[in-house]
Amino acid sequence: MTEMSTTKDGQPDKADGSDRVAQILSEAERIFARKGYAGASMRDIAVACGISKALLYHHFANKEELYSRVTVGSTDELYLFVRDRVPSGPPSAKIRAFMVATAEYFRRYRWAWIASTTAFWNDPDRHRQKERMTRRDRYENFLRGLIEEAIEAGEIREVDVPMAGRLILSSLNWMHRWYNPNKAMTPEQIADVYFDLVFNGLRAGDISLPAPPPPKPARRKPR
Amino acid sequence: MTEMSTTKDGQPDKADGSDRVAQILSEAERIFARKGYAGASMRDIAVACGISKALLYHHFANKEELYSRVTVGSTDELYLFVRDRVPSGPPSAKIRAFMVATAEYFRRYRWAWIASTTAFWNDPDRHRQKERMTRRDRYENFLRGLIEEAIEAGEIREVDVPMAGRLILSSLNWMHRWYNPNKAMTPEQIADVYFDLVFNGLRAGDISLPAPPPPKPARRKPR
DNA sequence: TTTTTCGCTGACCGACCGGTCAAGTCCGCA
DNA sequence: TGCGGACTTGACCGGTCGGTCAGCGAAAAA
Repeated sequence: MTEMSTTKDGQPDKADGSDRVAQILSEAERIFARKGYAGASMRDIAVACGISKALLYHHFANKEELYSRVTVGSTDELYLFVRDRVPSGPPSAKIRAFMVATAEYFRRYRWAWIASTTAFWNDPDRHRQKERMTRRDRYENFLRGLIEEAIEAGEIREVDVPMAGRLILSSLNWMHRWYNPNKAMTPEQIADVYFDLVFNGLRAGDISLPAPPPPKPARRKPR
Repeated sequence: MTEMSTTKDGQPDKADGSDRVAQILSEAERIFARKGYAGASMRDIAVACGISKALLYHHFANKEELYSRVTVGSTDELYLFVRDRVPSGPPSAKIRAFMVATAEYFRRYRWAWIASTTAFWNDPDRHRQKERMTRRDRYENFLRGLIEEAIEAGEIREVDVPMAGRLILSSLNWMHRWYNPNKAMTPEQIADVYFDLVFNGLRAGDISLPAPPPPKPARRKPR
């Protein structure tokens, strides 16, 4: 992906340019993720790549374009990545697959993910921000469609769809703040736990496998 | 809000200093929240306050101290604020109160909240960051204690306590990314919806009556 | 009155920022 | 052998950054 110009013939002998671009994008992801847009300097990125700062401007017009290539690109890919991993089948299984696929994307493109999610407030360019939000909305609307599908199939209650979607996305979007790749749990496993918690709820006495006939007395005081 | 060039603001005496400090903190909150630590300049803050940049350094040693006063202070207050609003009673009601209280804190100290939550990665000072994490942990451990309490009381299933806590906190911590104060729902109502979703789960067929009724969200829209 | 205190300022500093440029190097091709 | 073009660089620019400082002016203290 992200192949650009330099050689139209596609011969692999001269792959220097695109390798550099890929290297720069890779380092830029990490640095933007850790320092944010304003905190990361082009010098930081150049030093991390082991190249001169001028070479950065040979491959990218300016700091903003480099930033956009990192953030907009990954936001765009996220939707396609997830969509292709949601199978046909029961709607609730689709929701679960949506969550696990998002977690897999997070695991595989972690720094770009973090740079993208952090980007929201810090981006000085309104136009790029709007473009990113549009792509983000497509991803979120896809989840809302799955939830509506599950409601119509009778698999989940008639909940507030946008709110249910936000709950699911919040859990996934916040993961990068506490996830430790050295710990045992993989992001996919984390997403699986979240799905169980959100789908089945915390409340006791209604494990999904057996039917729950005994009605429970009211706990909370009604108004 | 408080326009002042030469006192006369309730007291003709020496309220200048602390008023200035409060004003600076108020403006700094907003600017740090919107631009992040690196993106916000001391000049920005000085101009927003209508004072010279030098006066900023008269009241605060440097940028980092001003930043810490905003972020560490609000993180610290959050725990005390929430703790005082969790009543005695059924553990699940405590969890709900915890969530609503957090939402209330968010509504009342929105900019400081955003600055604090955004601060995580961007903070250059490791020591301050560690201090903030310690205070944050106290807040998170408080929630985990409530969850364990609810498990022992048999009100919720034997779930993974840290994960359940993370799910709840994720939903609240992500709220600032999409919350619009001009829209109908208050943060407290949002927290209430989240509690219902997390506590009762999405799954259909086992609605429990004591679910909290207060918010009346518009149901999903027709296709 | 004189002195002290203190909120407050404009001017200034060195460092670093994003970005530019002329020029050098290397390589495929004629 | 020469030519053209992509890759790469060090030096440099105007501007902004965080931070400093001598001193102003009015109120409090003497």
